[in-house]
Amino acid sequence: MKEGPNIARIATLIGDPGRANMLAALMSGKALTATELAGEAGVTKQTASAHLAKLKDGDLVVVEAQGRHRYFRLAGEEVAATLEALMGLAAAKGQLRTRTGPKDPELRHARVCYNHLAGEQGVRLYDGMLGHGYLRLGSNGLDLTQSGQELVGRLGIALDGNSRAPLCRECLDWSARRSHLAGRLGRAILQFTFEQGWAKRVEGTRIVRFTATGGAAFARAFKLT
Amino acid sequence: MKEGPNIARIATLIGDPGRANMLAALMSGKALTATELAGEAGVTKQTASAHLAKLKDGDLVVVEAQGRHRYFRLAGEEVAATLEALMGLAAAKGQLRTRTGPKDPELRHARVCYNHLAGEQGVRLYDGMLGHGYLRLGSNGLDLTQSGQELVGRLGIALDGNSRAPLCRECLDWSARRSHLAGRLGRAILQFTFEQGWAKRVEGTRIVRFTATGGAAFARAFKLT
DNA sequence: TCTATAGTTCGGCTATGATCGAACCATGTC
DNA sequence: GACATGGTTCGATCATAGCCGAACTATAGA
Repeated sequence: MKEGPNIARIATLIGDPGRANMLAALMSGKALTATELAGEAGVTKQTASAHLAKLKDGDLVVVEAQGRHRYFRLAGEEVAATLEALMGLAAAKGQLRTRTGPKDPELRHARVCYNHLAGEQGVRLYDGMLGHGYLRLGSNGLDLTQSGQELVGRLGIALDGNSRAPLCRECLDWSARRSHLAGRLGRAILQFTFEQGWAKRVEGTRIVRFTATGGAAFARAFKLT
Repeated sequence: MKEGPNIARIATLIGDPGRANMLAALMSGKALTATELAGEAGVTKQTASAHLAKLKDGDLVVVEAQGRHRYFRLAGEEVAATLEALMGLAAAKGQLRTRTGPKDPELRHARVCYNHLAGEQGVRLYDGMLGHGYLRLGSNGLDLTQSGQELVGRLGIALDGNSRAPLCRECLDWSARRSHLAGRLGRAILQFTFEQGWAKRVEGTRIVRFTATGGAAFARAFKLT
């Protein structure tokens, strides 16, 4: 009965509180240095170094050396999606880390998930784009339809040409328990939202805060109800 | 930066090899007794008992006492979905447990995921039903449309009335890296497939083996290409 | 070249948690 | 009631792995 992939190694990797905190911090999508991650995890640099070596060895993070800094980021969308799934389980049993302060509702409403928009707004975007036929679930996965491409072009959303990563991808949302849009398109839309000034990131958190007019403009652009 | 659910506890729970094996065994959807699970994990009854107590305390499994047996099963679709996500990560880095024997391709082709169909066939079903408009992603999640309800009725698929669980749900597939259909409908369709004699489970594994005529009949029934 | 900072390596301490032997409770069978 | 089997509890053992102090390497800047 032991067919299938070896999940214990990966889960053990995520299971250490220090490493889990680091991964949670990296869910912001920013690349962080080893010392910054040490601060997040509440451990010394030596300990953090050991943890990061293990995460790297387990292919959960990738590292990019820049001068005397080493920047760490999540290894990809799949890692982010798995972390979201784990958060969903933890949230389901009431294991929220911070007691329901003002942060929690805001996190549920709109937040960054690795590099795209999550939370209620992310789910709303995903549903709306499917409902209007901008996205379609075809036999090759999630597709951007003809009308979807027109929308992207009309709004002037810049898709980077790095075509290795899939254009569209779904990611399961821990707060709404529904899918939202990831992939290159998901990233581009979040980027676009910031550039338009519709929303800003709250410094030091994963919260995305829409302005009143920005929220309306966002909904209008994607025809969300 | 420590907002959000506490994932470390859950991941630690899954991270022990013994518990991971138990959970993997429970992905077959069958309810297993404590001694059976001890055998799966390769530990003694005492150890298994301790593990199962922790899994139960962490709400990953539920237990049902029947006479002097205690049957364990996964706590729900979310748990299964999370395990699939972890398997996806593990598979991505080539961490397959069994060396690519004959089992592995069959597992990828069609298998049981908790209580519904997964693997290439599961993904194919999901995509086809969306493509033909039997399913739709609406604002309340995945919906069975009018024509979908007609299809279900015409085929004579029995949906149990236990309406607590959602009718349709997506579950991310570790082998195909795509979504497949879970929820009450997903369970009913798998059940129906077995009842029609289109496929059988390979004893002691999660493999679902379609007969030649059964595979064709399955594709015809749901208009899969 | 000297200094400050980023990060790693090494060694030893410690604690958590997995493991099992043995005894114990509970349910069903004869 | 005696007995077998499923399962839990307790206690002791043992290994793994997290942790940090201290020493070390590497890059940047003056």
